[in-house]
Amino acid sequence: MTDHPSANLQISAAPGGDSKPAKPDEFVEALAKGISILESFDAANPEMTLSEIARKVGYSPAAARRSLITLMALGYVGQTNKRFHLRPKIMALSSGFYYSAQIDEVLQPHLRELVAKFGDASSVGTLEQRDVIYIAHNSVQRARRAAAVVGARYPACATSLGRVLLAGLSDGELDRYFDGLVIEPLTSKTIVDPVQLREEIEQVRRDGYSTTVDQLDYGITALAVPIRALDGRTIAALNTSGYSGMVDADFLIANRLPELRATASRIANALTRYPMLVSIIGS
Amino acid sequence: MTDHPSANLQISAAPGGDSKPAKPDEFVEALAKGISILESFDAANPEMTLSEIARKVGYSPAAARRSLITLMALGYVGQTNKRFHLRPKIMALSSGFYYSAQIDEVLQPHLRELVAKFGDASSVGTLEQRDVIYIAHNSVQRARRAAAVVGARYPACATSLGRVLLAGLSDGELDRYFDGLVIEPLTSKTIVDPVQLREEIEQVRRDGYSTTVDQLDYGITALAVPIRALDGRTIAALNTSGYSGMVDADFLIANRLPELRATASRIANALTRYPMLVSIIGS
DNA sequence: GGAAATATTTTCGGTATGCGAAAAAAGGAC
DNA sequence: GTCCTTTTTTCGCATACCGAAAATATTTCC
Repeated sequence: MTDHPSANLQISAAPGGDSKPAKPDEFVEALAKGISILESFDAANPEMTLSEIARKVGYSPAAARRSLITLMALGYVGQTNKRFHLRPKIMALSSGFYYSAQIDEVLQPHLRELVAKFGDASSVGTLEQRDVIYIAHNSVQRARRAAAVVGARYPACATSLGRVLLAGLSDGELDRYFDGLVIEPLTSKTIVDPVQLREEIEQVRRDGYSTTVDQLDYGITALAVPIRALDGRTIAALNTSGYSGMVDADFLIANRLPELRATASRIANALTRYPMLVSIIGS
Repeated sequence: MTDHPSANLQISAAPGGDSKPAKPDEFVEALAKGISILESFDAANPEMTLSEIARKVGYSPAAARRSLITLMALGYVGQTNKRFHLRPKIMALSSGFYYSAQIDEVLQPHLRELVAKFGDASSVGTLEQRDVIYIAHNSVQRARRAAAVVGARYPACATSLGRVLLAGLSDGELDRYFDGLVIEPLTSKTIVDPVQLREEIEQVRRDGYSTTVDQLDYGITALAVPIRALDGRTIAALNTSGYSGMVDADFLIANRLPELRATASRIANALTRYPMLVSIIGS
């Protein structure tokens, strides 16, 4: 129970064998535990019993219970009968980040523009460990399910945004990404072979864009390009996506790539006026 | 440092004098501390130094530092030079709530409809302690600054949503809300007198709607109505808002109230098909 | 530039605090 | 009714967290 899932991509060069995460020795276990319980709620498990939670996070029922009681007292978790669930207050945490970083003001206008021009959907995402996190999103009405909601988190390797972001890593960082990577397929088309993924990422580096078809889920086809800081570092990625069948990869490249790139560079340009946002988004 | 801001409106009938929050005796202090540090980041303080944070939350620098180190290891907090800030991963926590509760699917269509009809903006909010939390929002081309972003948290007394939600409390709960309440004005028009606020809320109870002008911030005029469960309990509130000058309270009441109420009842109706959402949103 | 003030990091010993095992109590299944 | 699972409580132990204070670094201001 002493190993933390935090992989700390950037910290510790960690040459080879000893792959222990080398946690900083001042570390509040109880805090990490409580947060990992918050993390354990997801789309697949919106409400769970105590024992389910304890099993999922790997703590004793007693410990899980203590954390849950605390989280309930704080208003982040609720309980109906024997099942626990997150409460709306959890969203207030993210709002602190959200508009402190002025994400909406800076990004939404550009996303709206893209969606107005091409329809479908457009998102901006950033890399967090091995996942891509969507920090802004815009889409046309098109209900069905909201595939990408702000704050959504998906394996980087299975999304166009993620592959562009991975392509933007240094070789060393990329090596660390692949170190011990196991990809579980989300669709039958998901690339699961690390070697193949690496080739794909090298290709993205050459092309400067990435397309994915049915990688994250069936029906999603997307095209992404990097958003680069002045120094060339990839700090985020921008995509446009539609439903497979309505669009395909070649269509996106032919019709949307130039405008997507132009928008990415406009965003990059706008970001120079928000240095804090850059430092927050970039690791 | 032993009193927690959690007021626990629902727990403990607490007849009179003894107003100690009566925290459950199993309570993980370290977890609460760490989370209160996450909470300390807001629009006014997007990045802070260690000592600023320690002062703001009232812990020793050493303790604050331990929590921050932990939160950094977990990826929720970052640091540039001497200043700490939230990282995008914080949004992933809320996404667990957000689409686990299927909020988008259920609420957005109705909000879109309202915005399509009236323009301006429309939101759904719920009560959390003394604050209203925006759980869904839709607006036309985001003018000026993004006033209400999902997850935003404002004093209930200063918003139309909040007053409707307060009006939906039982007398006992309302008493507890007012107990020790101090309202700090956000504009020169903000109601700060508890007696006056209570009268206003009584009026909202009679009317079944609430209007606010320049209460939360200059330029915001809003009209809100309750969303009621089958048993009559107010579980959320729905509003429509525009810029003062473009619209005024009477205009909203005359032109939008009927449709707003109709939408509220359509939402209430839709919610019956999502019992979990009701139990999550309702306290 | 140097001195004073402030902020950050580290150390350290004590104790409150969180820990898990195990027992007790409460539900559920059949 | 009995068995099995889950939840809650108890309890003694170990340690993880604590704050004060010293040591170091950084900033401020003259």
